[in-house]
Amino acid sequence: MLKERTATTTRAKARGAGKGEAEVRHLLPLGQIISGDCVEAMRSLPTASVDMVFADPPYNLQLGGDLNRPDGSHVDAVTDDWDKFDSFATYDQFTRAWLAEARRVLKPNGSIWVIGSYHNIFRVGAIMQDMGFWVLNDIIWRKANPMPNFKGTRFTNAHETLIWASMGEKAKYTFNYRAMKTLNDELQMRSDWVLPICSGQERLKKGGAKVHPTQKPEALLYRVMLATTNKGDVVLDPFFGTGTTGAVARRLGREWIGCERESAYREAALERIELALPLDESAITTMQSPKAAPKVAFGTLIETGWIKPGTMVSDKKGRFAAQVRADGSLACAADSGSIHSLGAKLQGAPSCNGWSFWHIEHEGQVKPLDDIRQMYLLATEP
Amino acid sequence: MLKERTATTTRAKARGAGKGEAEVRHLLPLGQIISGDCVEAMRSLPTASVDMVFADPPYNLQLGGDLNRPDGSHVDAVTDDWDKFDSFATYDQFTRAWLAEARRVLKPNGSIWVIGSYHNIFRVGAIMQDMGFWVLNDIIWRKANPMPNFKGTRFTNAHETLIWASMGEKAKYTFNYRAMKTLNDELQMRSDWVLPICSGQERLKKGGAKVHPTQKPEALLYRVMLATTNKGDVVLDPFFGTGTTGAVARRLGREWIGCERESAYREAALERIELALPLDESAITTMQSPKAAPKVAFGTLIETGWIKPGTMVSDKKGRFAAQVRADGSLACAADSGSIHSLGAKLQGAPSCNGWSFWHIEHEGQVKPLDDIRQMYLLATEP
DNA sequence: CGGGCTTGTGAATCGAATC
DNA sequence: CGATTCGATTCACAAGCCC
Repeated sequence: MLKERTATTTRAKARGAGKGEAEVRHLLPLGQIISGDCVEAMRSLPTASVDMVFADPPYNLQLGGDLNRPDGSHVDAVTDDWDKFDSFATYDQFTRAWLAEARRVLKPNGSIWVIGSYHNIFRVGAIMQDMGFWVLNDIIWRKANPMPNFKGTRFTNAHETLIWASMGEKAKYTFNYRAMKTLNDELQMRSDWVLPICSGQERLKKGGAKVHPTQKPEALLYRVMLATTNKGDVVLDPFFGTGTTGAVARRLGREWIGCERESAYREAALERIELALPLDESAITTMQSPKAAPKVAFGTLIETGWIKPGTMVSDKKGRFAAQVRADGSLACAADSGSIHSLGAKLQGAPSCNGWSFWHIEHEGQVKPLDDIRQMYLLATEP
Repeated sequence: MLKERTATTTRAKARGAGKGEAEVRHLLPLGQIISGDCVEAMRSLPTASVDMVFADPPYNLQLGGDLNRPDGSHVDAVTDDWDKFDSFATYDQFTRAWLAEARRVLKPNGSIWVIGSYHNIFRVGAIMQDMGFWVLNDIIWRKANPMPNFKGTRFTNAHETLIWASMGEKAKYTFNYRAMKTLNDELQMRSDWVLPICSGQERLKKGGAKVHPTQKPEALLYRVMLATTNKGDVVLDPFFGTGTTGAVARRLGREWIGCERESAYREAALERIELALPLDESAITTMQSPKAAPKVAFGTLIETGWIKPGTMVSDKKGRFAAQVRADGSLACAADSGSIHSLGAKLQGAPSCNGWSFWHIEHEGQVKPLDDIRQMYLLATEP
């Protein structure tokens, strides 16, 4: 009994759900906006069922009229110092409430994004760390065209901060490294992203007025989703607003769920998402790491005659040399092993990529083994 | 009676001290490094006595095992004891302790800067808000040449965050708006600053090894101090390290006080500050009033050390001469202004392109400023 | 022609990293 | 088993030039 239960728990952990993943997914309101307070709305979702949460919570710490305590009671506007502390505490309480539900709903290997400004992001970040979320990056959205500081009293507030976190230190989160590198002109994507604010055609308007005061640009969500979700993943946005998350999810072939209290926002969002056409499957396909490419064992190159047993290989500087054996291992005077393990041993390094470490003479030129592998792939794959 | 008391309180508040300001200043260890723990050290300072605090506390990095580059070389990480904390709670306790002393020592109209990364900055920011500090901006130091993410597992961590805060919402903090605008090409200075990391000549070394693992670039402190202090102000750095704050303070004619536990850092700092020569009074004087607004990017050359404040410039024929000031304006006997406006005024011309009008001696040759700008661009742009 | 100096090119180094 | 690095800076060395 105990054993069975443990097994179930382990399996559930691995698959990210108490029930089978397909079974849980069936229960999700995919492509729908749940109306009402986001904490209540998230309570209706099963545990460990979504792959990513994107949250754009209220930034406002002055509270005014647009923030309620988790119990629904209204927070009065406050001016004196004593009450200011009270308002921070109230904001923290609100933050802990929605983050707790987000955490419950996330799969163990899911991740969460939260965007904010200096008014709220420090509190949000500290609470996330306290709850066990593991910060992976803080990302700076550098606004190409920020609002100037009209009074000249401070620096132009030209950025917002996003926190990207996994469920814990050991979680196996999704990061499409190769897609980001491709998107960034073959350089690693950095933690600062230069993107324009949402304006022009993209900005939703009704009767000349903007429908939502803080509509986020689709480019921002595009990068977030492309980087940290896979096609078919479920993305939840607890502060859905006018549905930027939903529109981008649909375009990129991700599933989405939104929570939103205001009916005007819900209507605008549904209308907008309807118009967001899914991209072709081929357009969504991202550059995969070479790891995902068809594997070629070193031995295959020998079997197929691309490299002959007895050939000498060496490192780039010619400090180490070794001979190729018929079984695909390498041998030198001192030792032998796979292309990787021998390279590591000779250098005294913990690891080594033999494909780039070892070089071979081919048509008069000295090339890394990986070049031969690429030629083999080109000749056999397409 | 009541009236008199109110007057005293008001005066004290305005001057930032219970005692007269000159009286308190007399008690300060200006230009000295207090040895020992920073909380203890700050306790020796009088209440409401310093104008600005710049703090670079331990980041609580929580590094795992060793990290190697793809080529197998080892990354020299921050493994010092001073960055080790048992838990977030311990770190928070430490943070509250030093922030409380910093707050006590600051004048009511003083301000505080704290720098950190995602490991600690959220906690620091939230605690600052809880203590009553009023965040004015969060500033992003965007590194021109950050360390890449060697394993391809996250976004390149390419920035650090600074928090700038006053003592409270109503405080009359110092912000040299005009100096910042002049420094930034006649555009408002934004909340994201692109600056190189500290390396090359500036990086303090002993026997080939870096003296301090996290030495900050002087350009960063230069901008902080020029923006939020006045000449003669007292700047306190509770985590003095190798004294970047002291060196820049001396150059800019500010007074400084440091706290540092490690004697090796203290010695290196004192030696370094000795070599940091104060700039001329006229070079430090910043633009205080709005003037004509021609487009210039001159300030960047000063901030990055390509042109030193105090340097003389002249027109091609040597008829006019002027001196470079710290904020990127020029001053001569008769007048001052941007490189464009002063050139125009001296010639009695309606306008003037300061980049081609003003010349500077560089490596024995007299060159137009534009040549320096071109060199800077070539050196910094890909 | 050679010594000394300048200039240009390419290799090597390394940075607050939860890798 | 084998995937994974960017840019500023310095240094070594070659090429070119002057005297």
